[in-house]
Amino acid sequence: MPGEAAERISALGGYRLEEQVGFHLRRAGQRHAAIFAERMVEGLTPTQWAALVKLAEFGALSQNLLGRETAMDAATIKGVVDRLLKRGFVTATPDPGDARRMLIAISPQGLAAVEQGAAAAFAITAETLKPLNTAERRLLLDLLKRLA
Amino acid sequence: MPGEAAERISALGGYRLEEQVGFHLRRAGQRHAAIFAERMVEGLTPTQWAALVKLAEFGALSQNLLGRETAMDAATIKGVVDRLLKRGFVTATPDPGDARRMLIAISPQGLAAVEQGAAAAFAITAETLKPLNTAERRLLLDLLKRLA
DNA sequence: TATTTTTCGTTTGCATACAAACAAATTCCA
DNA sequence: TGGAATTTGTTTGTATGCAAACGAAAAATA
Repeated sequence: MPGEAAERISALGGYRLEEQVGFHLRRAGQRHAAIFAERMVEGLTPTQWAALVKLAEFGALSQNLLGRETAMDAATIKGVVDRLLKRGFVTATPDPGDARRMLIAISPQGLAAVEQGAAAAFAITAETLKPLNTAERRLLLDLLKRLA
Repeated sequence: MPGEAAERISALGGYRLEEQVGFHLRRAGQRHAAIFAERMVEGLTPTQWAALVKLAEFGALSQNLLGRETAMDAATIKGVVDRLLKRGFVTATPDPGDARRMLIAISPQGLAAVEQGAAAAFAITAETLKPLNTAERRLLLDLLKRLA
């Protein structure tokens, strides 16, 4: 059929994947994830790193609060914490004041990993932003903050 | 110990999660995914939608080429195509000219979904970008394109 | 042409990511 | 105070997302 291609394309109504912000958010995230995996110490993943950073900042947090601080829902932060526990980077103790809560704290090994990984973390951001100049980097960060 | 908190914080070397582009890429992606799931027709996911759009554009593609067009590696596009096959949105036929390849094509049901979903797809991008004005939207898209 | 390299699709394993449903504990408030 | 609403953590199910390893087929090249 001669009109088959035209039908397919008209079904799109002028929609082009390459002009959608969601597509490019995914692509940029992929590139960042690749850079992160290549450079971060101890094989720490972006979410594991985020959790350790927040624990280094606050000392100890309940599991769900840690999730909120790092933008992970309860089901996701549970997996992240479980893997950090298994590797000895964090500890979990029942909250004496609230029987529902588990207090998640960073361990000496976790703190050592943060110490060792901080330079890598800075480098990861720098390499991710390499295609942009200083003003553009600030601008992108600002736009992304306002998007979320 | 009085110096414990200072030790933890100095381990970060001034690193703040909220200033890292990777963190905000993830957050923005989360918000976009939520908007997408809420508005897209037929429960199509972002990657499923991307695959259907590219098939509507090209008619038929080999599975791996479809993956490259939609920024998915071979393992990922396989899962996406499998789920689209199961739902009847695409068909798979062996390539007569290359015994390695499977030709993935959009089905009439798939085309109908694209037709019905196009308006939703435009709305999803618009709602994602709602916090930004027109110039900022163009700018963000440009910066993201250059990042990937 | 024979060998090497590349491509294609597949499978396994690991790690997000979130919805939904759930029990237990706590807080809110009438 | 006592019931309702909320919070916390858990489990299950689905869907990315990629690394690594693999066999089969095709392409490149010596």
